[in-house]
Amino acid sequence: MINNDDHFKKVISHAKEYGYVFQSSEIYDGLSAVYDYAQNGAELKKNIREYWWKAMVQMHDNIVGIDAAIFMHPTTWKASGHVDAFNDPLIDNKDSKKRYRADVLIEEYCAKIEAKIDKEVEKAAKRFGEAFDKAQFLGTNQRVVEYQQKIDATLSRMARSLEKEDLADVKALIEELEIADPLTGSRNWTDVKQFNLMFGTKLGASADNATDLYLRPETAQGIFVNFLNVQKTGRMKIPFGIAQTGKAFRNEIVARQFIFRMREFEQMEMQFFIKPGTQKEWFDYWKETRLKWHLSLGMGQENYRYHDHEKLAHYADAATDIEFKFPFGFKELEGIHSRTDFDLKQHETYSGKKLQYFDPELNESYVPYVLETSIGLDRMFLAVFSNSLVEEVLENDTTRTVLKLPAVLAPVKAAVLPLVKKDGLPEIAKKIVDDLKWDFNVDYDDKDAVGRRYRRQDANGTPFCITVDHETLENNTVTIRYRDTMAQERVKIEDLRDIIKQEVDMKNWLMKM
RNA sequence: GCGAAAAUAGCUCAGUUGGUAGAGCGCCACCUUGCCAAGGUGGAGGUCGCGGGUUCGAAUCCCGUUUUUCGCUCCA
Repeated sequence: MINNDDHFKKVISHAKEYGYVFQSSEIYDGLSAVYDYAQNGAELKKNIREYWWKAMVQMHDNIVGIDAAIFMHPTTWKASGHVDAFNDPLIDNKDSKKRYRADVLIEEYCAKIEAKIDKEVEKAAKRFGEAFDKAQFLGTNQRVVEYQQKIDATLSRMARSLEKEDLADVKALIEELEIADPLTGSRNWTDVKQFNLMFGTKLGASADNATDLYLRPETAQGIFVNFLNVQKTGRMKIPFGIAQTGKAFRNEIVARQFIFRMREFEQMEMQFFIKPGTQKEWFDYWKETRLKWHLSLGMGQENYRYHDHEKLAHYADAATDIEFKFPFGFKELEGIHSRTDFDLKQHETYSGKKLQYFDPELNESYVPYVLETSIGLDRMFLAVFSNSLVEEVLENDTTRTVLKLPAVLAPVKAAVLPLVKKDGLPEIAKKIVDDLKWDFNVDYDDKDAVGRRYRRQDANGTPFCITVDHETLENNTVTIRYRDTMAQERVKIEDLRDIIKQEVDMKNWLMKM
């Protein structure tokens, strides 16, 4: 049995070698945690997206899909809480490996001086008794005045530096004040860093009148701000959902594990708007429904599990993850969150617009609650890809590398192979390709021995190989070979389309839900 | 972000105490064969991640840097 590390390495190199995933800008040494989908990867990713979209949008008459812009009005991110939650200057202690807020460290330092002042005041009060004038003492006592000046100078310098985003000076200040790690006393600090999760950019061609924009860190807000537009123009009645797939961007402190955590990634999510008070039943419904979707792909029930959140985000009243067994262990693949009315209420507050639904049954308006399902498309890709890559030991003791992708998702559905490169067989094979390509992605290959071509297609994840041989010349039949079993059967050329369709049609897979 | 390890051909890797680069697979052409990968001949492809330094001479030693993996940390 190969261990997980080895398997993960094989996944990464197989993804590259067979044209699924390349590192971005590789000729320039790559860009950290950014990857490109290659000729086969783009197809697989597209098929996963489509499989999700069909299940969510096409198969639910109360769910519609939108495609919101990546750029959004900057106030969106104030309303969502993304701006404030991620604007702290942070500093790490190299010895203790603890992370602190730099401004808090400096404030604590000043609080200590303040404590010294209080002590002086206390002593003086004891000494002077009833005649003690505190205000006069604070203004005249040499030591106390110096303490106070130090505090004022420190705090105003910190405020100035933070204002100018001069983080080097914040660090210099910490060093000059000889502030130590409160836990260990170490003064071995890293530079001060501003960790803002959002990527910023500018709208406007000239620098002076440009507006600061962010690349969206989640797609959800594009749905929330369009909630009323969709509800009204689509005449949607609660409960209803809005689905969307698209890119989001997060400036992760640590982005790693191949395409599992990237700085640019694609989400597939659906916000389901419901009557307040019904969130529990819908939470349970979507939890179950989404798992069924995953299981329909046949990648093994034992590879999935729920992980209920104990600590909830500020916007949620219930949350669970569907975790998948990746090569590096069980990790989050999809999140199902009961978001309450937090988002819509925030947008009401910040925009000054009502985001409410008039419920004809209750004869009243309310801000709907929201149930969110959110899955990372890239993670889904990695789940499918890593789970599909296997090395089989055959009876003759050779090993076979095969990418057992669910046929419905495979980039290439069939390869057509002439047994030999003569006797008119290539011409027949090419004719079959021309007929099938209206319905499926198909490949033609006539190089090397046919056994080798089978193996090549196995490693590429192609579920079917169609071989044209000399018998084809006599009776218009070919053999069709199944990737997973290596079994072959002889069929009529005219039946090929229906046979393949049966195996790769999304309908037949989605019906397993 | 901290710490550790690694980076040599498309892939997997070798390269001795420093003496200017190799294998297998893959790829391309031709020949041969013809149903479960590795027949023959020929060929393309690498300034050894990048930049400095030491040295007569660096893939090899030193420093820096980039990227990747692992551990810690973070993950609204």
